[in-house]
Amino acid sequence: MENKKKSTIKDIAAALGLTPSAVSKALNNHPRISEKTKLAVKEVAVELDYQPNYLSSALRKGKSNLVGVIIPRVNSHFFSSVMENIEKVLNLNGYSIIMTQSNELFAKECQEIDTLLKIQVDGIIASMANETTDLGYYEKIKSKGTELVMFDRGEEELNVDYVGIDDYKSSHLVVDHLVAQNCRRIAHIAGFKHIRIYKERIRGYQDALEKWNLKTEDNWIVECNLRIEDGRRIMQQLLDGPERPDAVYVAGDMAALGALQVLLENKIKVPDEIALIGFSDEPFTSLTQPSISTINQNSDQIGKLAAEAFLDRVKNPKSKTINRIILESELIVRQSSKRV
Amino acid sequence: MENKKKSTIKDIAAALGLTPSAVSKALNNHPRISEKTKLAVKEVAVELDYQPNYLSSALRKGKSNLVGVIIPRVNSHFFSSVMENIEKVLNLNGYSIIMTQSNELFAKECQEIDTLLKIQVDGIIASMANETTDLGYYEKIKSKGTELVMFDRGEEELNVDYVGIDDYKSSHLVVDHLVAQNCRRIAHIAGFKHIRIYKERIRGYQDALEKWNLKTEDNWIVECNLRIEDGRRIMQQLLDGPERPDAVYVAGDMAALGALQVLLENKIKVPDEIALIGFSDEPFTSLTQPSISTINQNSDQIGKLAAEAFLDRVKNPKSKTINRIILESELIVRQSSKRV
DNA sequence: CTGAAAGCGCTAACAA
DNA sequence: TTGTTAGCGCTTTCAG
Repeated sequence: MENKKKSTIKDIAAALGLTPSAVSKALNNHPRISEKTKLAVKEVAVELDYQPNYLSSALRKGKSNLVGVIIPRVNSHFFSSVMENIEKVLNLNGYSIIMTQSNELFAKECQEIDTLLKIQVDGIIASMANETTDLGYYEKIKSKGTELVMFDRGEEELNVDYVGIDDYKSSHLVVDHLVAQNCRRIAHIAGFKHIRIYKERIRGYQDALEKWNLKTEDNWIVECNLRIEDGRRIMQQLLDGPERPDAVYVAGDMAALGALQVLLENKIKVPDEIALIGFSDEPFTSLTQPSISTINQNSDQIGKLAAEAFLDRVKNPKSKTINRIILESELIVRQSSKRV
Repeated sequence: MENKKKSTIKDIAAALGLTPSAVSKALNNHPRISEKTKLAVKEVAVELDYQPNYLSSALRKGKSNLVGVIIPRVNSHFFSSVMENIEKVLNLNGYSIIMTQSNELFAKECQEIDTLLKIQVDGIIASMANETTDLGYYEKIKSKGTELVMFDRGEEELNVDYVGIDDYKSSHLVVDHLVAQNCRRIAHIAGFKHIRIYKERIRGYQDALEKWNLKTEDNWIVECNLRIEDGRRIMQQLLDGPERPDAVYVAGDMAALGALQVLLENKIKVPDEIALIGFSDEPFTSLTQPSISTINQNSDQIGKLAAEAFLDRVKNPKSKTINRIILESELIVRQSSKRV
């Protein structure tokens, strides 16, 4: 039962007195094969428990029907939701996906890219690690002729299809709301400026403040890795500063959680003394006490559209137009910023 | 630059006036090739930017050097940590891993298994979905001759290598601690009994209660899916019951979080009125207010040992002995169960 | 130490 | 409508 040698199209051919090529065509529903033989072939195929050998057909066709997805962290609802939606769309189109995570590390990301290229995936859908500044590995993907689609964290210089939200505008949503809540001293716990989306969030924040004639102090913009501990550290820093903000806009929910913890530990009333807004709509933001206002990034759509962008590329390999799809984001107002 | 045709061993051979077979041997450090040619070959290889074609060598050797990992949910620190450790060990041994998630769904799990078998992975390392009761697909993996190692959620009937903790004993740790805190009416929000690990946790809980001569009421054991909403629902149910427990042992941290929310919403003092203990040591358990006591499952070790079990199987394909590795677990006492 | 030749399983021209 | 043939890129006997 264990080494029951796998059956091949050869076996099927032999059983029916056909040639392997005829069997191959029959199995692939080639139009120029009679229905009768197709049926016969398929019948014998199940009888012999035939499973097509993916490796050989991939080798022959020069196409693996595999797509690699690289996300920074799997342990984030945003990314795993994008992931799932990519998978859903691609599975329906005959692709299997290989999911990998960079853990926000440049070295890991490079390694994952190499592995995926080695496996000969037909394409890679990726969101960059926080650490990454050198885009060489992404250039490599393109130069190998492998399709590349980026989402959320992607750079314009790479000149590839991209799906994301309008980060600049999202910051306006946040600031406008905070101003409406009577906040005037708004700080920003930001992501690293070398990542485009974080740069955009900073720019949007600054422009929105100016729009309202509010002062923008440089030491109220602090860049970091946006992990819980970063949020904690910087929030404490802001509290210890010369002038306390009356609102903090955090570019990521994890860091927002850390900030909230520190605020509560310091017996500061949220939102009355200091209002708080995060980014990404991670599920836990609705569970904290108080719940955290945040930005919904439309992860379902992002995943779906990224997958479709890849499929388009495959269908029109010669197309030279680069698609940048920018979705609307949505401010979710919860307790942490609603001063009633 | 884009369709720079990939170079093959043939190209290297041509460049050096050798044959492809010699080049292949040189690249694989075959002992019967002179050091001189090896060096020359490798030099030309980098010059031509040669990348071995994984598909063809896999086809020829009948070995893909790919391992599939199936976990129920990626969005859980326990599983993603096991995942990462598997990856670490296997990468060092020349394997790439393909990670997939079942989302706790039987149908998705079956689909993932089919995909992995199609891709011809050399082995599968898996933890079962909550929904799964039919082990047929796992039998299929074995009958194809693909190696199978299970961890955490695995069944004994499958007769495969397994790595996990002692769930029975873990329940004793929990109950013993609660009793020491003067709890006497201990309820259990359990996982589904058809999954062995949850059955074991229930059995351990019951035996431990008996050991302390505490009553074990059947309606104080409630099976569920262990999601947040399940924890909420059942906790409310327990509060509304004829007799309130003074401690609740939850078989999963997500459900424990839900239970805690309901307790706080009902203004119940935790742990003084009702103590609470979860399972898995998810990071958020240390962040809640009060922090949640829980069981650490040693995810690093589990991942590492599961990967090594697979490597062992590959090295000794004929070995008939089944390894069941049972690790120690550890009770992490936090505020939710420490009555001082 | 290196070469010749066959073949992994499948597909795609081209022929018949 | 089916068969013939060649070959994807690599490995592996077996000869030299």
